Formats: sequence, C-alpha cells, structure tokens
Amino acid sequence: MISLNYRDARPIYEQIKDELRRLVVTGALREGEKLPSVRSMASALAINPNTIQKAYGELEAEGYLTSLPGKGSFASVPETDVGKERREHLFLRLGEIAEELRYLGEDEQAVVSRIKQTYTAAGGRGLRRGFREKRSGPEKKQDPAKSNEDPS
Amino acid sequence: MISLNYRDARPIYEQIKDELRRLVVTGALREGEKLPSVRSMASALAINPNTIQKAYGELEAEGYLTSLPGKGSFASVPETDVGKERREHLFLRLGEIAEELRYLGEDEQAVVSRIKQTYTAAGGRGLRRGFREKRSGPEKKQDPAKSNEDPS
DNA sequence: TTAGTGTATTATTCCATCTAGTACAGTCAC
DNA sequence: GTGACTGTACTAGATGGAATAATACACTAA
Repeated sequence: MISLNYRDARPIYEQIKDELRRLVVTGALREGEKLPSVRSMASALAINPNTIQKAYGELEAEGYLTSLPGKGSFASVPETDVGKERREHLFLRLGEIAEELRYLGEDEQAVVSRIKQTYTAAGGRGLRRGFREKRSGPEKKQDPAKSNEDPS
Repeated sequence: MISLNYRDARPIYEQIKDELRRLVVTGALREGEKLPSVRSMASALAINPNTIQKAYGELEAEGYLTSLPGKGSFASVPETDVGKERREHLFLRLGEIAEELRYLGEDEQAVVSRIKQTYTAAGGRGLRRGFREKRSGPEKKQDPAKSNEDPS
C-alpha cells in the first residue's frame, strides 16, 4: 500500500501522510474504508509504531482520517470547517506555483490545461460533503450503528 | 528584504531560498540585480554566514542566482535545461494540488480562475529567455554590468 | 594595499526524528 | 470473563540534519 524512500528528504511520517492523503483524494481509499492498524502498518513497513501513530494523528487533524479507539482508523472527508483551512493553504500554494511557472515561460494555456486534465480524468469522484449520501463509514466520532447486543 | 520565522517547520536556509525565489519570480528582484553579500545578509538576519551560503548555493543550482567569486551574487533566470526540471516538478505539484482541491469540493472554475488571476495580475513580466532582449545581467559566468549595486 | 566578495573546511551544539519499551483503556469474538 | 485485537500515552535513548563558530584561501575593485 505504501512504500518508503529513505533517500527522500522528507521524514518518514511525512511520506506516510502524503501518500495516505493521496490515496484518499484520488479515490483509491474511499470514505469509511478501514486502514491498516498502527501496529500492522508499522510491521509491514518495518518501522516503529510511534512513527505511524504520528502520521495518523496529524492526518486526523487534517480531517482525512478518523480514529476510533478499540476499533481502528478509517478514511474520511474533512469537515467543511477543517477543510477550509486546507483549501486556503492549497490555493496559496497554487498561486505561488502558477507565478513561478509563468516566470519560467509557461503560458496560461499550458497551466490551465493541466488543471482541466485533472478534472477531466476524475469521474464523479470527490463531491462536496453535502451532496454525498450516507455510507458505511463512522459518523463523526460516534459508534456506527451497532446491533442489539448487550456487552455484559 | 527577508524576515525569518523560527516557529516555521522549514529550516532557515529553506525559508531564505523560498523567499528569494519568490522575489525573483514576482519581479521584485530583476535579472542581474545584485543581492546582499553572504556576510551582510547573515549580519542583517543575525544568523551564521554558512546558512546563507547554503541557501545561495542551492538557489544557484536551481538557476535563480548566479554567484561570481570576488564580485557578488546576482538574480538570474534559470537556463532552459535547468528550468526544465524545475518546471516538471512544478507541474507535478500542480496536479497534486488540483486533485486535492477537487476532492475538497472546489470546482474546475474556481481553480482555473486562480490561475488566470496570476497571469492577469502579472504584466509583461517573465518572458522566456529566448524572447528576452539582452540586458544588464551577467551573461553565463561573465562580468555583469556594474550599474546594479543596491543590496538593501 | 585594503576591504569586500564567494567558497571551503573542521569542530561543536542543538533538536527533530526515529526507535525501543511499557502501559492503559476500549472493542469484539469466543 | 478471556484473549486478541484496537488507539493512545509516556519515558528513555540513538541518530542525523541544521545551525553555529572559527579559519582560511583566492578573487575583485577602489
């Protein structure tokens, strides 16, 4: 699912964050889908569980992940307010990159085409939260509908 | 000219690189314009000259800066071949950002508008090397016009 | 000559990263 | 309840990049 690059300047937990975020936004991981447990992914990548824990924790702060103690971690869509900060950050970076590309000689057409390519390639993926239907994923931080079992 | 943020996760030399690059691509620093010397900028920012040296060195590798031993460092436009790698990197990031913005609910129109805004705001700045006329900047590694001497 | 420039080198301090180990509480199948 | 999972928290230590400090050399220009 994830491969690490020890030559990469980014720390390991950043690589994991970026890769997991990429899997979510590209649709490879759908909302509500269960991710490997902290310990199992640590074992699979042959690294320390604390490193995975850090990546999961920060990704949860971004809203791309929801963790439920005792149950697991699940891919999720950032709440509108959390996603707002993220979107503002992304728009800022977008402007900086466009500015530099322009300086390097790329015309508007070339840059816009690259944007349109992304939206064309993506099918019906990535609709707003308000437009999506309910699904199997955990609602907020609460326990998803459980059966009539009595724990004790 | 540059202000540092010690709370920033990025190392100091990265902050300097990013800021200087930004000044160049936005036109605040024009090609051939002289930058503060390694020692003077280190003094102005109250940091070690080695840190400035590292920032300048990497920025020169990117093509945004040309250093001439004994004379100084000057803003420059990346050679086409050096800039090619940079452009490819920027296009890659552009695609990733667009993908995430789309996932967060931004429609194509909103993203494209941000791009066009950049190109509209910029006047005649940032033309390709082949289209630019000869100017005061250093040709390759040769002596730049001595007229530019404002290292504020 | 003198002062300023870029550049290189070595040594040292500092801190984020990563590891290692342990611990606790919640969930779920049995 | 038991056991095996789960997320989470904490301490302690090792490692490596970042930044500093101090010199040194060659080049440029007034």
